[in-house]
Amino acid sequence: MPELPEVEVVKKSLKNKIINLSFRKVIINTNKLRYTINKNLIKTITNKKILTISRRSKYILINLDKNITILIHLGMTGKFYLVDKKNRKKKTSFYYKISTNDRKHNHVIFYLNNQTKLIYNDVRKFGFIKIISTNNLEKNKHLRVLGREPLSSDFNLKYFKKSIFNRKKNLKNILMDQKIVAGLGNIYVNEILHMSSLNPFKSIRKINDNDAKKIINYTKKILKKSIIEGGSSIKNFSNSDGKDGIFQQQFKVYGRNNKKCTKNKCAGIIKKRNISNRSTFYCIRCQK
DNA sequence: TTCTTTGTTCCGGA
DNA sequence: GTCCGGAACAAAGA
Repeated sequence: MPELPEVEVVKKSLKNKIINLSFRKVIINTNKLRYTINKNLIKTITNKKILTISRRSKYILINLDKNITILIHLGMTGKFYLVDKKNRKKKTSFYYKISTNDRKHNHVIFYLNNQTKLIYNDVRKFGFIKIISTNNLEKNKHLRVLGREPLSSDFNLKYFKKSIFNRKKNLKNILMDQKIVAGLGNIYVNEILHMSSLNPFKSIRKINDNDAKKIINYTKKILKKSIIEGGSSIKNFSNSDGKDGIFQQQFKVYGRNNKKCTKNKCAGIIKKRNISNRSTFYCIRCQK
């Protein structure tokens, strides 16, 4: 699922290829994504130039001239294809275990002025595309509630301690809370807690400075590593038939119910439990 | 038919 | 007023 690293990789790969181009034409095949796509989208962005692309949390922001920003969330299965003049497809996102007749999920097609197409494809339709004003991004209802970026130096021990002060949630729910740290989803939170040797059910009140430091450092480390791996896998991917199977992230705990912990000298058993209706995987031996 | 997946929102209770 | 966790919701595939 696209969490922060995947979104970052998508942003980077788009950045190289569509900056300074304009939208020549837009076709909307399905207007019901998470939110109904505003019909004015076509009129608003046609002939507008793409100035910059950035990421905030799991959102992609494509900034156009005339103070227009396209705000995109990939939901669970959103991805972009770039199709060049020769109809060669370049995927800019990750491969999900969904294969049948991918083309019917091409919901929005952006025609660019260099004869390439940018296709938004989303099997589950939980993503969205919105037009917002570049002027007051900080007032946008999606963006204004977000906590700090985990990879920024702003996400540090002082901020983390302040954020969790007097809170009662367990560790997992704290890290899932977008108001505290923005961009982590279920998979990476599982991985971070495993690397930190901390039990996801543990109350946030019971962690010490050392635990907090571990969480912060492993958060940064794991996200950075995934961005690098994702980046290299995307770079190597390009084919015409869109045949999938490029890249499957390898996780240390996520999805490994009843398997052995891979940590040195541990070999405990990984168990799957539910926390707030989310699958939670942790080693019953080394995560205390 | 039922279960699964995620982020977000809503709601009752503390 | 605020916090918390559980449930519901979206769509489609297994």
